[in-house]
Amino acid sequence: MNKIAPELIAELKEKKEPEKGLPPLEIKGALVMRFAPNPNGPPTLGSARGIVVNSEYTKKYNGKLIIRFDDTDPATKRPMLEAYTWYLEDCEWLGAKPDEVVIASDRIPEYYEVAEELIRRGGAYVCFCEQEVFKALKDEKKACQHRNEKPQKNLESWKKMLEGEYKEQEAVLRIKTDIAHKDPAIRDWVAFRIIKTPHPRPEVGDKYCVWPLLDFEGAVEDHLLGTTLIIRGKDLTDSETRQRYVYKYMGWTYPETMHWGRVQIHEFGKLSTSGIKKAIAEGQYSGWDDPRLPTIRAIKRRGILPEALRKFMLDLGLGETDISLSLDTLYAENRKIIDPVANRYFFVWDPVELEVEDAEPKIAKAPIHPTRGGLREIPAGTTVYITGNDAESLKIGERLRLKDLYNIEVTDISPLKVKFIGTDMDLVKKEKARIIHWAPLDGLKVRVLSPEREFIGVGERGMEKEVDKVVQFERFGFVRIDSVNGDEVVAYFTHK
RNA sequence: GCUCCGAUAGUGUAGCACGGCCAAUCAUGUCAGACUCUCACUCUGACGACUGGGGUUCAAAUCCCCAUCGGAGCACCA
Repeated sequence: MNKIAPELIAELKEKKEPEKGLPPLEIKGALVMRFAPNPNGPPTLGSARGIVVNSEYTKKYNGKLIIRFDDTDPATKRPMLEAYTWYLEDCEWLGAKPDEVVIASDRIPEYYEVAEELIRRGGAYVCFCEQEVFKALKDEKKACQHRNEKPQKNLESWKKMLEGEYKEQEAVLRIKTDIAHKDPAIRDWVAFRIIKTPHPRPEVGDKYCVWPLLDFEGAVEDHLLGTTLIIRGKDLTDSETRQRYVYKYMGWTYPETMHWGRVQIHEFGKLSTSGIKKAIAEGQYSGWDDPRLPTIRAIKRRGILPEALRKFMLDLGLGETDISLSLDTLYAENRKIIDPVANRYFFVWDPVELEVEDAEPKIAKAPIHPTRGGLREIPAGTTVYITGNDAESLKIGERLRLKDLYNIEVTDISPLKVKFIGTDMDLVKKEKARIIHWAPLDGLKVRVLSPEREFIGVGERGMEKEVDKVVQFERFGFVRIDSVNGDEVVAYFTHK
C-alpha cells in the first residue's frame, strides 16, 4: 500500500490529525501571542499548558511568541530571581523558545505614561478612600467623592503618589468604569497602588513606589506588544471587561481572547507556589525539583520527555470546563517514546541474599533491549540478590528461573534455601515457571527516588554509563539515571 | 448576596456555530486472552457516556426554557 499509493496514506493520516489537539484558529492578520507568568516560583505543570498551547499556535500559524514576566508585585507575590531563568530554560526544554522576552518591571515608565493620559482624558482618578469604605459604596453602586475630581487635580495627586508623598494604602489610581455596572467585579477597579517594598530585581530595586496591578499592566502590555490573541485561564475572564475600558479611553483595539478552565492533577492535589515555597524552606521537600512536586523541573528530572508533555497538554484541547486529571495519560505518552530506546537493567530493591546450592559461577547474557538486540553480560557468583517481595513469595518446592541465568528450586523457606536445577528454558515453557530478576553481589548501590518512597538496593553494572538517560529496571519501571558517585547510583523513578 | 461561565464513559477529548450520516470519536484506564527469558512493549477482544425535566421539530448530544451540580470574579494577588 505504501508503495502503490503513498499519497493515499498521507491523506488518511491528514484526515485523522485535525481531530485531536487544539481547535483551528481563524486568523485575520499576523498572530502575536504571549505567555505571561509571574516568576514567583518555577514553572509548574499548570504553566506548561500555557507555554505549550501558545507555542503550538504560534508555530502552526507562523506567529510570534512572547514571554512576558508579570512581576509587578514586589510584596505579596514577590518574584524570585532564579525563576526568570528557570522559565526561559523550561520553555526552551518544552520546545517553546520565545521570540521576545519582556519584563514588566522594566517598563513601569510606559505604564505611568498611559496612566497620565488616562487621567487627562478623565478615565482614571486618584482615590483616597479606605478599602472598606470604597467597597461599601461600590456595593451600593455609589460613587465616592474622589470620582468627580477634575483631571487637573487628579494629575497633581498622581504626581504626589509617584513622588512618594503618600503612604501605602493611602491612595490608589482607579479606572473609571460604570459605577452601577451590573457586575460588581467591574466597577471602578484599581490600576495602581503604592508599595514601598523594593523590587527583588537589582535593576529595579526601590526605583518605584507606585506599581500597576495585573489588569492594568496586562492591558497596556498587550497593546504595546501588539498581541492579537490572548489565551488564559477563565479566572481572568472578567479582566477583559475591565481592560476594555482602558482600551476604549485610549482608542486601542482589544485582542481576541480564549479561556480554559482550571486544571487539577490527582497526584498533586492543590499545591500553591507559595505553599511549596514554604514547605521547601521547612525541609519537607528537597528543592523545587523534588520528585513529589508538580514543577517542570521535577518532571524533567524524573525523565518525562518534553514531547510527551507537549502532547499531553495539547490533547486537553481548550475547554472552559474545569478538569481533574491523572498523570497516567502523560506516563502512557512518555512510555511510547521511551520504551523503544530505553536500555534494560536489573535492579533489586529491598535486597535479600540468595545462596544457590550446587551452582557454578556463570556470566549471564541478557538482551540490552528486547527487540533492538545487543547483549549485556552480568557475572553471577553462586550467591545473588533477589528482591525482598520475591523472596517472601517463594514456597517450598517451587521451581523458578532467575532471568537469563539458570533455574532453581526452593528447598526451604526459613531460612531460605534454594538449589540449582539446570539451565533449560523448558522449565519456563513447559512448567510455566515464574521468572524473577536478580543482581550480582558486587553490583552497584542504587537509590531510586519516587514520589511515593525511596527504594534502596543493588543494580547490575553498566547503568552507570547511562547518566541523564532513561532506562528500564526490569520488573520495576522506567527511571532516569540522575547521578553516579563511585559505586553509587541515584535514579529518579519515571513511571511503570 | 451580585455577576459571568460550564456540564459527553473512571479520566481527558471529538461531535454542538449550519438538528438527521451519532445504537456517539480518539486516547487513557480496567478486565480477559495472545506474544514475550520483565509485572514493560506489541496485538486481539470486552467494559464504559450525551446531568435531569419540559418545549420546538417528521427528527435533538446538537436549538429554547427550567432545575440540579460544578467553577470563576466581586482584592491596594497574579
